Amino acid sequence: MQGLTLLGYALLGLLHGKNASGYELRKIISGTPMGRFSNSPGAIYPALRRLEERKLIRVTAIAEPGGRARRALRLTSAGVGELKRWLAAPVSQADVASHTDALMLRFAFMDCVLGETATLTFLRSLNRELQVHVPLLTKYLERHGADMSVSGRLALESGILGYEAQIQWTERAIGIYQKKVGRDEKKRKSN
Amino acid sequence: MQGLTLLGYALLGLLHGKNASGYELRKIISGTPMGRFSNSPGAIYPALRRLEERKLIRVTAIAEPGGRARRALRLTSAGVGELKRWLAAPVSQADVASHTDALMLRFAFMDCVLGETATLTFLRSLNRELQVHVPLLTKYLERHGADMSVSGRLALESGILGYEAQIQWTERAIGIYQKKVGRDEKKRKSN
DNA sequence: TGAATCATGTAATAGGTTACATGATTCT
DNA sequence: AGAATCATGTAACCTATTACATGATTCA
Repeated sequence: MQGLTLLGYALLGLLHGKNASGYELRKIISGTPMGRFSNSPGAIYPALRRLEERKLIRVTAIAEPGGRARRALRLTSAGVGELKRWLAAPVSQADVASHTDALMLRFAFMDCVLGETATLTFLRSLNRELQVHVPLLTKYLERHGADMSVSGRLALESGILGYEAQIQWTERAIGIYQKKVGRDEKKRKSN
Repeated sequence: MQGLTLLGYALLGLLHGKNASGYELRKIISGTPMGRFSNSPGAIYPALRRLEERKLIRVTAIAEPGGRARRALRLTSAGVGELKRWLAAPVSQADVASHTDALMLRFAFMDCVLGETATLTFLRSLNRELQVHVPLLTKYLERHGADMSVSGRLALESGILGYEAQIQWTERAIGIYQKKVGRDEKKRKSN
């Protein structure tokens, strides 16, 4: 049993929040800013079938109260496990270098599924990898900037600025979760 | 004759800068920060064959001076045309919403292929579309933020911050190209 | 001489895109 | 009654990934 596609994990994450039909999932994907995913039926229904074949989701009801067919899907415990494994994976350099979208998708589902402590761990390791990655890019720019066209150089700078904005963001987010986790620990101690 | 994949355009752009073999293109892709592309032979060689079938590139030499085979590839005029058409396409909302990587790839090749005036036009229309897009996201956040998890909200904010950093960047880049284009116009007048 | 790298490919597989198909139901 | 939308799919096509294959050449 090897990894799913990003769409597969996105569907697992959405179903963790709420049981839904394929049609509802399509609407969620196309109606929210996370909707850079294929909301086309030709992508979603085959993806759902694959999840079902791997026993990660199950059809809960083919409820037709008014008569309209609607297959409600829900995560199995294996599905929750696979989702958690994906979310809990360490942040790698390859992730920050070329799979930022996947990182943000993971983060969006994270505190509901793994809790605040794990989310804080994720943010800290994301921050660490970003702090490693940005100097690699700036060093490349210093070394090869002179050989590049103006727009090539600017395109690279745009990437660096984006990563720097992300670093700022992780620091703010870490602050928020630190407060939350600290509060919880106090509560636990006072019990 | 319909559109190529992003990898196809990336290869055209690289070949516009300099004739190269498939192997060299692989090295460029894997050795530069633009290397989030597939540098695997299973992607590049078929992509090159497709470009050749469409007469966008041509084998210049099977030069074997020392004996080693090396197919040098170069753009045909049709290839330059296709590259220019891709670069000159207007920036759409769909582009800023889900194809930022393609936009930056286009920009990186732009001033060499289309010149500074077209690059300035591109930057202005990119800025305009970003100015439209950010309010859409913030409005979504205002309306649905209360129903979202903390990490979901933060993930969305991360996206917004990234776009705002890009707006800043476009403004700086516009300033740079305005100076350049202005200088050129002065020169032309004095002739 | 053996290892690394140059240099180009192919085959199996999987997944996404586009377009089409189907039928029920709500709305006007 | 006709249009829009609900709801679920299928089929053809294309492309990327992964892994393998091949042979030459440089280097230690």
